[in-house]
Amino acid sequence: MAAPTRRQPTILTVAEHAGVSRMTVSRVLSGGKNVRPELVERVHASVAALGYRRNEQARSLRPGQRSGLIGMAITNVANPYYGEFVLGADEVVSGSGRGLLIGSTSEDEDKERLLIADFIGRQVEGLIVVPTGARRHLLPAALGGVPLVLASRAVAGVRADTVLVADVQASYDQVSALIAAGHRRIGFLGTMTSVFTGQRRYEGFRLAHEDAGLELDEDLVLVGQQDVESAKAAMESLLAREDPPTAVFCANNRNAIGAVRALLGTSRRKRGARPTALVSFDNFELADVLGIPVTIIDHDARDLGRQAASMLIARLDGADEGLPQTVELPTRTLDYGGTQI
Amino acid sequence: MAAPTRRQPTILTVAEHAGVSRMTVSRVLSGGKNVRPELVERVHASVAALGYRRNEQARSLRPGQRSGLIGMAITNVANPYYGEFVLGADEVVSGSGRGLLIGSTSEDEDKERLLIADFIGRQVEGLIVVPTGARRHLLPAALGGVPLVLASRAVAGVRADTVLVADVQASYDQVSALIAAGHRRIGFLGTMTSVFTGQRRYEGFRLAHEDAGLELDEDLVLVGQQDVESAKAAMESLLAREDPPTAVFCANNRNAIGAVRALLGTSRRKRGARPTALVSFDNFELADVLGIPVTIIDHDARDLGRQAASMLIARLDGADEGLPQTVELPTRTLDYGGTQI
DNA sequence: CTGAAAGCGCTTACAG
DNA sequence: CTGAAAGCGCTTACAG
Repeated sequence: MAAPTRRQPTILTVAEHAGVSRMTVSRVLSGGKNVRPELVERVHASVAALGYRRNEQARSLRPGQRSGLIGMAITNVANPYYGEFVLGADEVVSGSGRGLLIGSTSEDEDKERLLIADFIGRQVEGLIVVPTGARRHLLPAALGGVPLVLASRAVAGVRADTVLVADVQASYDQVSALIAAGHRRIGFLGTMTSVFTGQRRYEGFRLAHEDAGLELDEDLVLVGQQDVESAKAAMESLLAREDPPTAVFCANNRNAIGAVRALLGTSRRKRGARPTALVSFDNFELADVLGIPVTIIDHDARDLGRQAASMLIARLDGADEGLPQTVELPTRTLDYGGTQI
Repeated sequence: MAAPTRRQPTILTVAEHAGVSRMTVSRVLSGGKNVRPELVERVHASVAALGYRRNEQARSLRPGQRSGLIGMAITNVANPYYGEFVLGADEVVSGSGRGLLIGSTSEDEDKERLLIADFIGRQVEGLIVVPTGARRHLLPAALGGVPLVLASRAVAGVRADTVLVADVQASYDQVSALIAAGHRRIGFLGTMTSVFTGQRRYEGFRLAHEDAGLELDEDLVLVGQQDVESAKAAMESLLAREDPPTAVFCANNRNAIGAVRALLGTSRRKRGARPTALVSFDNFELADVLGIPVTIIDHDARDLGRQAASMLIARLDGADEGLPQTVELPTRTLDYGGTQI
């Protein structure tokens, strides 16, 4: 038998059942201050008997009340990464007594715009967005004063609290380490150049060359790979060159896994006497047991979610009323022999 | 400068700006039927000028209106799995014009109860739950008629639409294949025995032995491993036996990855002349390149999310008013030499 | 085609 | 300590 959609009891139902006014019920529900203990008792009994649950939508309609909702727009790359990100944000959001309304943009600017409009219509108190890059619907005028935190990526011209990973610094450090270890021809496998993190990681790559006085060979830079298959093909094309790179920097783990697959599918003779060293921005499971020298630039996606949510909650609770801030989360290096030559 | 939290325009603000009544604005907002074209024009102009956005909370307060919210409670195992699950559900839910309210229970029954109470207070139209196993707060009386879909796991005594993976059948098939290939001592690495999927996968394991007339050695059954570290330790203890198993069935990918790590960390001499064959329930990346014979029982977590959401939406839209249904999603086998001996 | 009235479920003053 | 009145932003009849 399908569950009957019977009418939910309201505050009036409870009031009548308990023989008091709606106000008394309301008072009991919000703590029971200034109510005779006997009535508190009676109201609680009625609430239990009727299975009453306060309608939060009606409650939040009153001025000064908050919806208790945070809108979160993520990009849904084919990457387990964002699951962790959501969980971290949820920790903080639910800890503040609020709920997380979530939607995916699939890197589509129109979807992002519609999703944010929908969130605002639903009276979210704040927004956490992994932005596609479009600017207009993130401007204060479009948001109608709803606080915004950007995560993973910044958007030029949008002044908002932002949590980033130390993309440039970490990439710079690891590429510099490769150069210091003697590598002179270093490949780059990256995502679409329009992606903020991709640009930043390439910037670190480029700066490391510049500061070492090493000329960067643009022929070894392959971008636009968004999945493992295309990354594998890109790596194979690098390996097939007359003078292949001795190390490859992978700007995300999709590219790193593609690179690993290409290396494992290429005979040792073909890929040279020495193994090609890899650096992967983003961790991936089993990286340490592949027998391929790889250095991982790791960061905690869950912590990214926590930080973004914390910044937002601080704004909502008035704990932070200063200028928009940008926080860069540090990375951690896991070395499985990647910088050797 | 922090974004000013100015008062949002209401339908009345728009009405005054356009020089019409609130009703006319309301009509225009809901399609513009029976309104003079000129007024439709004027209202749209005012909406744009004021940046007005309809308050969905107020709208849904009216009887007969729906909140447009679906509550989703997941368990947040340390597994990328659930990110995919959420994304699949979101596809369907947002496709129906609704939004996904999400929370994590961390396998905690109390958190689940509170989360569901919160969802109901927020007037969700329906619930998708990966249940911890507690029964009471999932009964129709507790839900007040809000439709429920269980995902991944069933709960004894709770009659609700349920989407499962074909745990028993797939496990049975793969263990039977191991036995047919000549394996006589097969290990089992599993999660907590309280977990529904763990029980089901063990049941398939047991039935395969029974039907083959092969006695199951309880000593080779190790359960309770919830992460890679403990799984690795469990596998090591299996390998250290005098008469180690020739194959091991892993009830989820955490256990499989632990097993892989144990095998790769054990010298070939110690682990015998032939490699230990593995079966993993759940896929994991790079399984095919490890040089370890492994058979994967794969299923699409995103599809699980889609199915759960579809069943719920069908109930909400009245497309399905029959008895609660249970759907078992099929699995796919990826064979990287796991059944060989 | 248009609007004044009533009410969804709740809470904030205000009055006792 | 308790309650009648008013109103949050919207939409559903009802009347013109």
